[in-house]
Amino acid sequence: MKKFYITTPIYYVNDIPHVGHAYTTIAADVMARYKRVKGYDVFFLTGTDEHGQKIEKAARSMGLAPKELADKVVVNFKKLWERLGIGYSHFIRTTDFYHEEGVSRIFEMLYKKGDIYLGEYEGWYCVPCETFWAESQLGSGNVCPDCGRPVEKLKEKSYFFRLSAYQDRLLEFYEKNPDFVRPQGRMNEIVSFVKRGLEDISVSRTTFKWGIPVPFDKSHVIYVWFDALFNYVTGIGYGWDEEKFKKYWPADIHFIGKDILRFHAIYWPAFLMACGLEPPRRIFAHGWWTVEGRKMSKSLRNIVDPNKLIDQFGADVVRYFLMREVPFGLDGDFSHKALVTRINSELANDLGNLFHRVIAMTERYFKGTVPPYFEGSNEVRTKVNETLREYEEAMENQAFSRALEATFNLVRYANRYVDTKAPWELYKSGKLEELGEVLYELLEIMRITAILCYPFMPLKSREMFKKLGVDKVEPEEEDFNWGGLKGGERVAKGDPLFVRVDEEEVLGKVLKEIEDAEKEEKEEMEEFVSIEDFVKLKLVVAEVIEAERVKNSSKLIKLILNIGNERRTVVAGIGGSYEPSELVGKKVIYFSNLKPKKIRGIESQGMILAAGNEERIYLPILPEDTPVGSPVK
RNA sequence: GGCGGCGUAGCUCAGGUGGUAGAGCAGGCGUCUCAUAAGCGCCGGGUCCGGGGUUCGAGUCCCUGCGCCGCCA
Repeated sequence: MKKFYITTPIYYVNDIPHVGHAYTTIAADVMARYKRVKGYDVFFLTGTDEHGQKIEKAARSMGLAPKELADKVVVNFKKLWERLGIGYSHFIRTTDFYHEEGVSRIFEMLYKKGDIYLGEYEGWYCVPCETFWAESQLGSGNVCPDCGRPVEKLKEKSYFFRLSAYQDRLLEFYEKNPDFVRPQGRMNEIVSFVKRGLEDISVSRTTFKWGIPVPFDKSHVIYVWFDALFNYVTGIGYGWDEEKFKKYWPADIHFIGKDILRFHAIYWPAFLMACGLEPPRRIFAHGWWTVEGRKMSKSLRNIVDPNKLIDQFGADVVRYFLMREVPFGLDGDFSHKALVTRINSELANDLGNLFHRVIAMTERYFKGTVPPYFEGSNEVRTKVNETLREYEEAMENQAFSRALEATFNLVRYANRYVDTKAPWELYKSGKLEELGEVLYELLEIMRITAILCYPFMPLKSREMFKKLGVDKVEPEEEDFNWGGLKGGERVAKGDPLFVRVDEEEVLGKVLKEIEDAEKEEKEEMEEFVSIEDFVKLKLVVAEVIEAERVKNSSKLIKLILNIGNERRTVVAGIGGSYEPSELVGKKVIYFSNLKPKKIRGIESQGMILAAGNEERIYLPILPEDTPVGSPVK
């Protein structure tokens, strides 16, 4: 039996699941279901990434052990996948024993082989954040981009993976497999990145504990990406079920977001080559969703929270919209107006109504049974075959929106066919044989439509089959053939497949939510700053050592400040209210990490705090015994 | 700054190897009655970003300018 192994990324458990997670996972489920229909032995792996510093920190702040936090969050993912009808084969957690064991052994093996070696990592380190930063990421004056505090250059022992040694092999591999990365544009990016040269990468950390320990050096934990990527092999038995592993590896496709492409398209195949394993066959990097034309933010995320969307529209509708609206691989916009249009005009009017009207006629003219088998007119058979060809071509290339386009083309064709054939006329004029043939053709088209819809809307697909009098949960390849309906099946119109939604109601609600969200965000940004923002301001007590008026200026005074371990020059606009002489010896509050600025040719290294307005400036002068250099908080 | 991509009807986009511009949505008009006020038909004269070139002939190839976007620095 042909096998097909597909994966999603494993999701980091410091976050609740959002549309981005849902999107990748739905796409993988669609692909998996399609391949199952096509007769493949499919393995579909998803899971969670549970190690790393961020989890450790988040857990600590909640007073939990990291594993406890992961245990809590993982439930959100599993529940959502269940609600969305995700039929994964296995859910891996990086804290699973077989995974930790496998990664640990791989690490040791590569160390013995020489692909991993102990080296020294040198970089800019922010002690409070426990994070290394690249020089280019630093704020001006070498401060941490996260917290704004000064960073220091630090050397740390680290294990490195000899990525540089794999540059040529990778390039050769890309050359031989030009479809390795999809979409094409991303492949080009990867190739040109690798061509510019690869450096060895650090694959261990010593600054935190929450991870898989380096087996022969317990002061290090294995870097999260090294840990995480190998889930794709440990999840199917590497190290614990060789038979299963051999059966499914290499992965036929990894679905990922474009942000993690480099890890998957460069590091991952290199890691695998080092292990003597085959690289995956394809990496598909999909795009991002904006919401109502705006860049995704925390509050916008709530508006498209998958659970909420399911409550509102149903799981299959959400699946359909995400797969239909945007070509897989491109960025797209989640607009509720577009959603409503797709629901009303495509799902309800075109598809739902087709089922309703044709089955109603079958009930009326044929007592609710499928007319006898008919081989179908050339026209109809041609249209069906054409649709199947387009659909399969699209599905094989993960062009989900195109596959649905082909499907709905067929649906529209069927609606047209109803009008041209006008079964009610045939009935009135007593052409019952032809009437039977037309209805059979239509019902058969609908049956095939139900199969085409299956990967995207498994539950709705089942309803469609039911209406046609077919008891089918999971279609098989032979179901694609004309003539699945034998004649005589009892059809049942039942409730409409999809109910139309009120556009104004939906949009009104969403607009209000967006308004609220924006207000909230604005308030957060303008009226409140977080304590994290405040601590970025480095305020210290300074003593004025010298003060003199800046030449040709009535207001500016140049001050030399003592802040304890060093002197700073500041130009202050307080000359209208203070004489230089009265300032010397005073203790003032100094804002030390303000970006330096040249004023009248003098570099002002920060500013001192003062109250007042144009008329009069009041300088907060601290008690004489305030220690110089002490922080102001 | 380097490399790559894109710029086609109001909107979203299709348009292998060059030969009289297409789909869906939105809008307008019309029409059937089986149906979820659904369906179906008709209506788009768009400098195919600008300029130059190759060619009998170019959204479709080449050069160049402008504007977006991606990756890298």
